[in-house]
Amino acid sequence: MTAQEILIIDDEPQIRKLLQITLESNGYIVRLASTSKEGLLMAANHPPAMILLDLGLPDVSGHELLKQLREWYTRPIIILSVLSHEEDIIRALDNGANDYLTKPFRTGELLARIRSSLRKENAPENNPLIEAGDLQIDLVARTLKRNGELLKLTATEYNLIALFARNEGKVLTHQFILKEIWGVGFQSETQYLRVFVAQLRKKIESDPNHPKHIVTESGVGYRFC
Amino acid sequence: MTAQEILIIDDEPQIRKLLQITLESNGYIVRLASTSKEGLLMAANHPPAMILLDLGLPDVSGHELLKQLREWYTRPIIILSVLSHEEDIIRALDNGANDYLTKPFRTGELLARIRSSLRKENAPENNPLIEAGDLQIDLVARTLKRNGELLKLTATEYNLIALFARNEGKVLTHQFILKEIWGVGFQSETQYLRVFVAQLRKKIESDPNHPKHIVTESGVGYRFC
DNA sequence: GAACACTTTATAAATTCTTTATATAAGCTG
DNA sequence: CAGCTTATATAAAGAATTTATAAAGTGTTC
Repeated sequence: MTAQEILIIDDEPQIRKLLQITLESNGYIVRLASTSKEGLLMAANHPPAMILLDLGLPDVSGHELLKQLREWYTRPIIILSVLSHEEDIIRALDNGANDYLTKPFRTGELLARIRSSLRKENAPENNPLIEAGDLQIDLVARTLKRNGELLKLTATEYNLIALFARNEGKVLTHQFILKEIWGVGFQSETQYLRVFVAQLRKKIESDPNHPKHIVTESGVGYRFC
Repeated sequence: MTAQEILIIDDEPQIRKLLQITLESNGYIVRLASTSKEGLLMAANHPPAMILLDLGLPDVSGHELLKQLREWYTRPIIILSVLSHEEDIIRALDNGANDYLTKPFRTGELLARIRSSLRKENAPENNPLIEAGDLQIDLVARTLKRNGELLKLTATEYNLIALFARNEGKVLTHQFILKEIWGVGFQSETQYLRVFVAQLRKKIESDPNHPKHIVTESGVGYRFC
């Protein structure tokens, strides 16, 4: 198994150092950020396998940063905090944190919780792959394979197939799809959708004239199978 | 959302009682086991949505039970223990526990951790079905199945069967149906309705000449059964 | 400026809805 | 119950709408 990257967002230099030494000596690659802004940027530019986040940051509160991260970051986030207040734990977990450790923490426990969180991530039952017939969609890697072969999709094409895949079997109205992919204000641009559905079908259907995956529901929208 | 079952495996009666009261008052269905053997059997016979497991059980150690459970049980397991020893936490997490709480625990934190663990499990939620004999109507997915097989309906046909399904057993007048499906101003277009009822019957009735689902109430309207 | 992705236009094809025609069934009246 | 009237069922033609696809235009990136 290749080494995994962990991003640490903490403003206390001695904690950062301690974490870095502990984690690196256990085979992880460590990247460090000391402010919310810096942490968010590093996470966005090069998403790590998991994030250790301190709740008591100087610029933006850790709770706020957690919310922002969770808008797109799906891998584990473990919260670190000197606060042992119950409310903080609850709030962080409800906002999508995977786990919580109060400082000072025991390094053994820290490592165990990191292993546990990463294992879940890689466990087969948490597989981010959505399969539909000969198609496999990896929502994390943003890739689409057909019979194991990688298909080249544009950003919009991928967004569209991912939306379909997340709503398998459900009829999605034109308006809903347009709102989700292009945003509010595009709900009447049905032709955009027709063009992209045709392009997708050309790529994923064995017989684009008789589509099996993207079925049109005339007058309503489309359904993915 | 339907209530979720949580299996508690703990030998201390007062803890079992406390957990039961706390969880039931928060909308969960609680099932209790006081020994490893009993817990394993209950989990196997009717797998719960998650398991709360005490490490200090009398017959087999909680660690051993955790291992046995993890051979097949993939849903969340949260460990409870009076032992605050670091080694126990590490061992349990490494053996596949999802989370860990030391007694005495705060109920707010317990509930937050339960919600956090269950959230992932419940991501793809199943839709409520309206069933009528061999028909299943999924109002969310906008689909109609007959004996599990998807039927192809036009938008108006689907709107009509959905209206019927939402008013099962009730006689709907021509005027009411026309108003609901075509809108005000179409209340006198009874012929539209006849055409579409005939089309629907052709698709959903095993003998369209003697309809069982869409029954005509002569002079009044139709009734769906 | 070449490559690429998205937007827009044009047109053919497919599907669905409306209307007409006709057959069948049910109900009423003398 | 025959004969008349009204209500319903269904097929099929015609009209309207919706969809598919190619291709041209526009803008962006390297």
